[in-house]
Amino acid sequence: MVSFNRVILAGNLTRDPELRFTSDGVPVCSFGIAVNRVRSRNEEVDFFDVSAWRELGETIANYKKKGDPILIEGRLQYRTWEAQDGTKRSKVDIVADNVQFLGRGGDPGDGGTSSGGQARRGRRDDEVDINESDFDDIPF
Amino acid sequence: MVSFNRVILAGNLTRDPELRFTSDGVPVCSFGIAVNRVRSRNEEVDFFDVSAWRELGETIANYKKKGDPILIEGRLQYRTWEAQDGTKRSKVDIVADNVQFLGRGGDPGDGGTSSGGQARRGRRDDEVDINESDFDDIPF
Amino acid sequence: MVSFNRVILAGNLTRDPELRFTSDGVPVCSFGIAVNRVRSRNEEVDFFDVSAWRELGETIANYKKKGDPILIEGRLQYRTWEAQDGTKRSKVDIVADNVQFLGRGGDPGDGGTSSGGQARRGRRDDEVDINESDFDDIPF
Amino acid sequence: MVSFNRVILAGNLTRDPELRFTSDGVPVCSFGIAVNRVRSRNEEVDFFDVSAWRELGETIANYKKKGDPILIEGRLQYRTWEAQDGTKRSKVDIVADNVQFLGRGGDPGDGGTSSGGQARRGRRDDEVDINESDFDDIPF
DNA sequence: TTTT
DNA sequence: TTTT
Repeated sequence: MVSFNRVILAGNLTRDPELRFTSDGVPVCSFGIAVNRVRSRNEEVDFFDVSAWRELGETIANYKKKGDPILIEGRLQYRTWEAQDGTKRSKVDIVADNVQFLGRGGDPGDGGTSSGGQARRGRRDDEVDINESDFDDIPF
Repeated sequence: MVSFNRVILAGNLTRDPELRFTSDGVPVCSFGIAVNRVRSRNEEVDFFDVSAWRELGETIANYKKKGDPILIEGRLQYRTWEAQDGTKRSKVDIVADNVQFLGRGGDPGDGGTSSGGQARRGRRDDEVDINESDFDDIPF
Repeated sequence: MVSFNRVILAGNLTRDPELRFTSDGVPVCSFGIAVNRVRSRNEEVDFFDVSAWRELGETIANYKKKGDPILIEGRLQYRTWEAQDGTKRSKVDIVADNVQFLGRGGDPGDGGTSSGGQARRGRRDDEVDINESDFDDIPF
Repeated sequence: MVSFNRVILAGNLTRDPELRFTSDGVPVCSFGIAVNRVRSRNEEVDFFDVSAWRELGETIANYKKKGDPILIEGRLQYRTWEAQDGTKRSKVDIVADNVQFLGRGGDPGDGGTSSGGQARRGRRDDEVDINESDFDDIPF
């Protein structure tokens, strides 16, 4: 049973990253990314939700903010939940396991350079034994 | 303004591919893919919707069916629409631009081999000038 | 300083994987992969050398053999050394950090199924603190 | 026979891009890229050769120079030739089919912005019907 | 809910 | 809505 799941995106944060913690104290960072559609006449944009766990999440939360360009590597994730009205809802978002900070000229937070930085999770996401149920409320 | 958007998935079709046509006669194939989560203790699965245009779509529709393993390369797409009840809805799915047929032993439709075949779009998706509005009804 | 390095290949083993060990006892598996060039009229093939460390390397060595189809994810690596005649030589190969066994019908070694299996390194390659110099002789 | 071949790299040009033409007048651009190895204590760097055809090649040649950061998507290519001394030599390099210009602060050539631009080949490389033999001399 |  |  073959399975493979890899996503690579570059775009800009649509909001400041938000850092939260599971009930066990594991940090998760959530943010949005806007990816402009290349070669699109009408300036279309794709919007995605991204989460990053542990050290990687903390690094993003500490250094990135709305508008910043970023390169993300991770996997696509499908999630389901029950809405307020009892209907079943689902969503596809991204779990990052590697991130590159792309530079904007003279941006502090890029360490004074206009180029970029790098961050990666200490552990691979597959080893993570946490789940949405570890949150007291809906984590996304 | 950096932008990059690439997805690579391997999994199994969750339903027979459905081939439809825009009002201009452009073929588009829709199907679902199930990607089993690797290293997951609880056998989790991610489900995604995929579309493929033109020749690539036709090839998939002609040769693949529910259950078949497939390797997909494409881009993530964000779509919005208004639901029946007037609320705004959105969805993330995949537009394939390259596909590999992975084999299952002795499967006809794999051309008698148990290995795999290949298919690719003649044109890149970016050059496509069709849109959801070309459909008479909701295309996904 | 932005840096990113990711490769995804699918093809067939050109030789039986060879398992070796560093002087510290760290296993490293080496093999070749042939990737047929898609849409090439003249049946061209690209050949690459791949290495996989630790558990991932052991799994490949234990289950795969010449001719087997495989999906590889990893990074490109540039290496230099001095040839016998004193000239400087270099080479580009792949360090795998994730591998999918693609099936051939009824192949034992695929565990009796004709589909596929999966294997991944316990640690990311970046954390690896071994080097070519850990080998007594040239490791590739 | 499954085959897949995709590479994504980000790094900096190691030399000014060189634009050449096949005997049929098809432009090819060649350049080198340095990709710093992430998480490497000893500041290791991987060096690769890249070529880009047609419009994509011309764009790179027109806008990029030594030192510039770039994001490259393409495929790995294996090439063989006979050296002066009659020995057989081989080499692995990259054929780009999509490129993103990453920004450095206030860099002209990035159009005055510090962010980035984009470029893509009009045709996919697979459709290219040119070959090394189209060159009068060795093209790499 | 949306970035440059 | 779900595949092996």
